[in-house]
Amino acid sequence: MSRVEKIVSELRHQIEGGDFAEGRLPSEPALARQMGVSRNTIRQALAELELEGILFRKHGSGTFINQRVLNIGTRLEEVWDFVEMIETSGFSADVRHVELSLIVPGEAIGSALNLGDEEVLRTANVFLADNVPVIYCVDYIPAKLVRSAYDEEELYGPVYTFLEKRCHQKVNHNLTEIMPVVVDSALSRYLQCEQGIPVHYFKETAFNADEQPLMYSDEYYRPEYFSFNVLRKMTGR
Amino acid sequence: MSRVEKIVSELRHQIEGGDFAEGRLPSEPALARQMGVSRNTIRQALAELELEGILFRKHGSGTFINQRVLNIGTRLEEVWDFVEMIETSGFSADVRHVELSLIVPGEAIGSALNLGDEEVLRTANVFLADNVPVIYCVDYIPAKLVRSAYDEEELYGPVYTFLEKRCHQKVNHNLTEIMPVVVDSALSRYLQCEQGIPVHYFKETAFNADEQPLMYSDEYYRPEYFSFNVLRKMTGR
DNA sequence: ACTTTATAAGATGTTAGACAACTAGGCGGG
DNA sequence: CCCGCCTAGTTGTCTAACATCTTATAAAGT
Repeated sequence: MSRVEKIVSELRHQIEGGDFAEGRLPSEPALARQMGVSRNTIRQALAELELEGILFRKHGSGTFINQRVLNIGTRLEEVWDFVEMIETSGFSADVRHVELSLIVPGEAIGSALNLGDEEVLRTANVFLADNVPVIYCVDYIPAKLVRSAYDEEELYGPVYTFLEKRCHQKVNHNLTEIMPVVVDSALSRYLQCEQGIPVHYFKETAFNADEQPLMYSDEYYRPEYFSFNVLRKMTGR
Repeated sequence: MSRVEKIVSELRHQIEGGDFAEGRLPSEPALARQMGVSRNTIRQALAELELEGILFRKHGSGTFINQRVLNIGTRLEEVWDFVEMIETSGFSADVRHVELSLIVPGEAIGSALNLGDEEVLRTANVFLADNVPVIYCVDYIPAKLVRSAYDEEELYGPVYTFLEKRCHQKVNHNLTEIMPVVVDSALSRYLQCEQGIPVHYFKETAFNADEQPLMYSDEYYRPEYFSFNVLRKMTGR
């Protein structure tokens, strides 16, 4: 973890924790002195948080907190752990395992994972909020990535820990395509809701830092339980 | 436009234009020399593009292009002009004006725009791809923002130019909530499609650089015509 | 001949200090 | 009372150097 990342993390924590209640950050030289790094490092961290949207800088004036962006609940750009997300939304979280199998992927999933006809691990889970099914998720992991024996239960919970522990792979980022769909008969069995209602459908591919695909996922969310927000920036095209 | 922003824009243009076909950028000192700025400025620009996802840096090794992210079509994190978006997707674009009125906003829209019972301009448009309705969009602009007389036709097209020309306001970013919905009877009239099919529904608020809300929009997209993608990074929390 | 260990070159990460450009508030002249 | 100048404070940029890491090459050892 680089020094800039540490500063970013610490500043974010302080901002979310309610320091700088005046809505303004100390000057860059002051921050540099306080945190024991150079002003350059502070500046890079501030630039990152500015792109993230939680603060903005005015030349000659100062660095200020964007309270509105800070108060957003679930930001689409940073949603990761289902259980954490459910609990953040104010519910008790639970997982029900549905299926685990070893299959040969179809064309779409195979190409997303850069596979030919190599096998993939398919694991399906339902996540519950206050005992109501709200997320149905199917993960596909290339079998060749698995480097040590594992217990089936390890695939019931967060897949990221499985990838780290059993595949020695760390997820760096996801590429997600977002679509609206209506619940069909198959999905209604998992989510236990009537057919025809709209749900979020995410097609997601996870990568490590070297751009190698690690996992493909199909995810379905009940929209009544989550609100996904995105900060969209005006790029200078 | 700051010097860093200029470099970001130029580098992005070069990358998308296919320079650096080897998949690797020149070293930071070389770039600094070529573009006539200091290495610090180059580094801030590279950091920004790295957060954007189109390149990544390896300590001690170099700066590389992320071809996969580069090839994404429509990124949700960026604000798009509807016409441009339709044409980028390979269709001919057209606009059909639906309605223009001056109303007192309801509670939800009023609070989104920081208004009491002040009036808003309501303009509704349908955007067509190859003569098929694919986007239905309703914009709400606070009437007090309008600073000069305008022709009704100016509200038929891109609202951003209207905001700049008649309100002297520049949109800096949007805050968008994304939901799946099904087409009801009212929406089916505008989008000319059968009821019950799923569509994207975006609730969007536009802001200027000073965090003042400029516009609220309700937007509906036919998902068959657009694919919205998000790059989600693993932040070190 | 092969493996292992040093070495060096080149890249990104960080530091330090200085100056430039801009903002906002205070002060004085009109 | 208003207007413009001035100044202190803040962010933006530049320069030069050192730190840390990666990679390839060469040397040393087996």
